[in-house]
Amino acid sequence: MSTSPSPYHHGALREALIEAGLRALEANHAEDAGGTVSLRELAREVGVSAAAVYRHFPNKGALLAALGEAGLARLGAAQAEAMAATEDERAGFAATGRAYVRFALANPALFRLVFTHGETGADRAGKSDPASDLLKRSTAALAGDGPAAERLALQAWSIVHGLAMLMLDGRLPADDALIDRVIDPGTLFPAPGDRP
Amino acid sequence: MSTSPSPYHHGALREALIEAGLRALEANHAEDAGGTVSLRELAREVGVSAAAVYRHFPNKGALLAALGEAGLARLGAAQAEAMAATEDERAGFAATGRAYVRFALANPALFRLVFTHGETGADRAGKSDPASDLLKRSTAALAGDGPAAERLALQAWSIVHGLAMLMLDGRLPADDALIDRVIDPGTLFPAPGDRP
DNA sequence: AGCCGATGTAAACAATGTCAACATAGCGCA
DNA sequence: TGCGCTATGTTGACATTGTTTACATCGGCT
Repeated sequence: MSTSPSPYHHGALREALIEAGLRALEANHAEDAGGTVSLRELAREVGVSAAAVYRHFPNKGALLAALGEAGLARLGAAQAEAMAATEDERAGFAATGRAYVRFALANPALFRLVFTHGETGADRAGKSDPASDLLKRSTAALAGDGPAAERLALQAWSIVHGLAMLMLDGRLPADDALIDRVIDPGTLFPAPGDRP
Repeated sequence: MSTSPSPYHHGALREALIEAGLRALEANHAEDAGGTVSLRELAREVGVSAAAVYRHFPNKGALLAALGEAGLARLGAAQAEAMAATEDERAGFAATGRAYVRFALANPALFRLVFTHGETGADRAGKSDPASDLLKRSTAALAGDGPAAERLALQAWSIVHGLAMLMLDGRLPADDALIDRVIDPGTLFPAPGDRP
């Protein structure tokens, strides 16, 4: 049942390719360089010719973009899970930040793909991903929806993304304690009473 | 004088390759994808066979690492220049941060190379680059050399690097005003009197 | 002069993304 | 029922890339 004998027409090539792609990216556990994945190898994995891929994606970039989309969903899920495990909004804010970095460290190749091959700027106008939504909700809960909240969101995203990237690139040690030290709730959003 | 007729031995292939590489990376002004550079193309540019490159670099990665090294030097120079144009240490701190992001936007491919193909972690233990030195000096001048200063340095680097990356990847508009809004001296290092 | 190491070349290999021409299966319609 | 159309595959080719191996050439040293 799981593997049909010789289906000339695969039936669900698109989904199979994405699954294989995600699997390959996980296996990319920082071992070799590159960090990307070969179109031909994915086709081989699925048991299909390389050209067949072009019936479902206009080019390799589109395939990678689809993988990136899936990765973004997973990132958002990881953050939501971290958020749900906290009590107040303030702790949740920091928790989603830590989840962001930890996700990057746990899925380096996928995380890179999300940002390297995402729909850029204008293409994604209007579309909302779970990760961005969570950020917006968090900052709104903490600082309203004025320009101050917007700035908080930008700074939080930047600091978390920068930390993740620097760790992935080996410029900073991928240390869990380091994450906690950088992602300090008191810095970007001082508690009422932190600096009396 | 500038171009010898037929020098079987080039004489300064290594330097020529790096120059050509930097030039190619500048030409990579976000036009096409990839962001990297072809070893064969560089050899062609310099007027030499592809295999000749291997007399000076063990592999393509080493060439890219050399280009990254050069890029890091330029980044440090840009930051130092920005710092020199300011009065007090506090303004200088923010200025180097802005210079970091502006450099990334002005040299996207080179900036990426610096961090993608740099000597990772332990390999560069002890070695000091101008950019990191400047950061350490700045934070020391502002917050001494205790753990607080160290955390300030980590946060500052993260926020600036993250902002640069998000802009390069098209997740945030590469807007100069946005840079100024995110890199706010009052956030990471509140002035004495900001929150009395 | 003559040799030798440093530096270059040419040819080949495997792998990749992509395209064009052809094959097959299954569905709708006579 | 049978026919053809369209969606989906396949094969084979092409240009390009990184890399290696065997050979060529120059320049400095004894």
